[in-house]
Amino acid sequence: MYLCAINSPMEYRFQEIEKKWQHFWKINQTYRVEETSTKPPYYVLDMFPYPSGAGLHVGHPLGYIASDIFARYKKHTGFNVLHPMGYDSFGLPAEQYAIQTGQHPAKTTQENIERYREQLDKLGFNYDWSREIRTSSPAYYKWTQWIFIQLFNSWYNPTTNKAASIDELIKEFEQQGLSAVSLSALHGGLETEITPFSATEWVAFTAQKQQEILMNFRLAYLGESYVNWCPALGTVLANDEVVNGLSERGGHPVERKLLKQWSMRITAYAQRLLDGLDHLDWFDSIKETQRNWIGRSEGASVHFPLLNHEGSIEVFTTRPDTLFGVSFLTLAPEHELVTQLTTDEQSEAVATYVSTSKNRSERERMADVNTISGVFTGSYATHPFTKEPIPIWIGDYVLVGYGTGAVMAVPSHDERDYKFATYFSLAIKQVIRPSAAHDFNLGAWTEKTGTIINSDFLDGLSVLEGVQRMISAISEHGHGSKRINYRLRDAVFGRQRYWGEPIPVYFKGDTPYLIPADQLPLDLPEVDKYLPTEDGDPPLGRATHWKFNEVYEYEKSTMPGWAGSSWYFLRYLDPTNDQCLASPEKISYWGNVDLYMGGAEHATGHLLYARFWCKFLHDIGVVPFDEPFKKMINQGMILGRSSFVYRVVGQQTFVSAGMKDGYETTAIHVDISLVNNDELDLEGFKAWRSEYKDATFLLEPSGVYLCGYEVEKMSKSKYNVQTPDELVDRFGADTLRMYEMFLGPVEQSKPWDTKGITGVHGFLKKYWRLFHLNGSFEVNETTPTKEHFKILHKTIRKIREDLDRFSFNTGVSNFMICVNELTEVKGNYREILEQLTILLSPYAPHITEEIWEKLGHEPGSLYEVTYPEFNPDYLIESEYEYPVSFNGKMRFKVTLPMALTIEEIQAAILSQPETVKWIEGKVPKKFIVVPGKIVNVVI
RNA sequence: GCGGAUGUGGUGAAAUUGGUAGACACGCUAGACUUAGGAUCUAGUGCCGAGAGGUGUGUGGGUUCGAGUCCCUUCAUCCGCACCA
Repeated sequence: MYLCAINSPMEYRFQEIEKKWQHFWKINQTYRVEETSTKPPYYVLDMFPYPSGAGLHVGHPLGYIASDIFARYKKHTGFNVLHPMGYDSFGLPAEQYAIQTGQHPAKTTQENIERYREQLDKLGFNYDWSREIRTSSPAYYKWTQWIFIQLFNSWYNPTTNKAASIDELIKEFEQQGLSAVSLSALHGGLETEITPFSATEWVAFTAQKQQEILMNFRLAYLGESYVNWCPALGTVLANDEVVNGLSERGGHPVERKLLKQWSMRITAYAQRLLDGLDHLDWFDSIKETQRNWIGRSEGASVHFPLLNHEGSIEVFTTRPDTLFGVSFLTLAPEHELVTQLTTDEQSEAVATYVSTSKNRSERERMADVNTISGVFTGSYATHPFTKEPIPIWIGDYVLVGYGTGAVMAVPSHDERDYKFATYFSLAIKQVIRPSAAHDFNLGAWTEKTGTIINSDFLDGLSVLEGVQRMISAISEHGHGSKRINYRLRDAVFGRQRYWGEPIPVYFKGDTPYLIPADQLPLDLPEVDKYLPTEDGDPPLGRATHWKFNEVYEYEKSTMPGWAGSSWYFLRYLDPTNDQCLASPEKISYWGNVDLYMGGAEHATGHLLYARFWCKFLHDIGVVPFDEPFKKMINQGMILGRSSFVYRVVGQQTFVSAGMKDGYETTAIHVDISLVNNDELDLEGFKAWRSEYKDATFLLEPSGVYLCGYEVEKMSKSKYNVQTPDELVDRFGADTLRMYEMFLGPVEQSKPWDTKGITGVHGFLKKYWRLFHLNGSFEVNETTPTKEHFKILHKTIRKIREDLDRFSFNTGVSNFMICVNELTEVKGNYREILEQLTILLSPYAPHITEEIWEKLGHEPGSLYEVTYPEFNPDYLIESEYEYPVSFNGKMRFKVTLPMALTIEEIQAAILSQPETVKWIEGKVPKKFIVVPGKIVNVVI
């Protein structure tokens, strides 16, 4: 008597079904991919996850589900689809955890990966797990190190505009010395330190000197760059980790420090990285972000000779037309000439200012636009044309890493210079007559329109003419030259950390040498602790008996997180090859990634570095393409809903959210598993942490404790992580897959909310019931009616269109409409339901496999079956229901034959009694008929 | 300050090229069935209005027979950033 629903075949037993098919796919290797297929290849890639201790949360699968659906769709439409997965398994959190607990990061990483795998397996993805990669495995990072070696052994040849062997450059030095052309290949960094030399001079240099010179050309090089250094932690911090000059963790002082470390000369590729964007099928917003990041600007470099000193200050300006309006120069506090130029009277002020600036993070200096600060050096430069003395100031709004670290200030035509000049009462000299009304007492005229005045030979020219004329003038007189500047900086590559790829370098004295490629990988050594050494070396300094040939010190820093992720898409093509990073045959078979799915937060970091390495590997002949990802879809972030309790300051008393006014409280994140509909489980809370075991509560009048909430990023530290596991247990993977898609457009960010999941689950149950009559599985083998075909083909068209434009949310809706309609018309025809099952299989692979088998097909064959084709014949209509509008407002509908001419439609509309009512006895001024669409009567 | 987005019911959202605004769901209301239901089914549900009807896509304008969609203006919110000279 209780059996009615529970054991009936009508029941959709998703747990059983999903377990069955996941097992089937595994043992039959259903998703294994080979290169032997005659079908065209299609490569779908997900951004691989960092396996964190919190496990996979509901945000991860959003992109994976979308790419899985698309990959399955491509498979059904005749492609040999590669859809691999792996782990970005080097990284800071594992190391932090290791520092706290002493556990080896490899161990916790392994545990996390196992958890991730278990969670991924439950969602029914079509990954070919035989191709799994991990960036932290020696077999993988051997090739990351190999790429480093290639970069070290390469320079960027400006003539051929591609990377080439450093041997070629050495040969050139031996034959011709260093030409000015080669020098111009360097867009930033160290070019001021090199002077051209002859072949004879080159040959006479010591080996060490030669290596130093070559270091200025290598694409992986040891150079000096500024970092946020925290002496107390003995480590470098990201801008994010520095708050008001103190480290976020521990609150220790942080200073800007020049550190000699490994960098990547990505700047050499600036123009190609910019140009390459034009041909990529990416979201415009991401491309625009990259363009801004690369930041190409055209202008001139101008030398201002120093007064009473040797040498000159070089500035970069995009407005050479305003050169006659210069009233002072500003140097970055870190500029190398600061010490030399500071006069005795100013030395104290300058020293104070420089040290203050040093403690401000770059982020802070950027964000703070309202505070104007600076100091006069006491020295002057000479204007290259007027020969007037120009005071030299220091200001931390000038950044040492951009341009030359010095600017020529033209207060009348630059807002920042204007504020600086006003604040310090410096001269403001107008050199452009604005093209519109403008009050120079209120601010600068920064538009690039107007007529140049007070500028000698530029007078009367337009801004654009002035720019050109001045560039020629400074070149003619030797004051400088035209210059293209990029704000892109070289990428710092060394990290003072343990859990990363060792850099395959050893030192003889100060000179770095590569470890021979045939001795790779250079394994990450064991250490007793994961902290820096007492004398300030990175953790690898703790490794014992770790020397090259037992003599030479290895490089002790490791590679950054982005190293392994900059080329991983290639390794999936040939994941076990130990002769090369991937065989040329496999690389050319698959080509670059056809569809890349991942978060937009990687817009500038990962995506820029991966493009850079791809172009480099292209230059040296490893890959035939020079962009890694042809098309990209960026999924939005799924945000968590954090819950808070409010502790009265200094007490163990917690006030309910509705009562907290009147108390001074601290908001504390509380684990969302202890909260139900904002109501806190009081006993659970006390048991959660020993520190809360004696907590007392001030409750709402209703007797409950209500938590506050906030929508923010999901993170372990916010205790707001929703894992998919619980939902899979309650509703099944197919429901979760479709629900995540149903939430909204995949690219949109949204807070996680499970309210609607029952609707999707109900849909799958309804679909399941379509195949069951009178309590058993049964389909109608006769020919369906026209009406059924119409429902099916309408759906086929919509589902295909939705898939082609990555509109997965409307796809789910269209399946719901189809199942609702088929339920309504009844008939459960095999011919219709079989097609619907194929159509649905990318979204809900488990339930459809089960149905497919029950329909009598070979188990597992659904994955390869051809996707239904749309046949427009089923949708041809003889009639159309016209919406009739009056002055653009829809009033009523009339069903008319499709075959009518415009005149006939007009006549038919006019004869409607409703029409008479709406035209109110007037004569229509206009009668618009769009056949098959609308009718609009203008009265 | 710069750059990128987003504003549509109580909620998530739909509306592919300008052509019936709110599909599909959640929620809610009423009802049926049931010992019960996180089950199923039926009807309703943008707002105002008894109704006729009016009104409605952040604001204000414009183009158009017709605007959520195109143009201008303005407000709000979110995200990113390296004040880019």
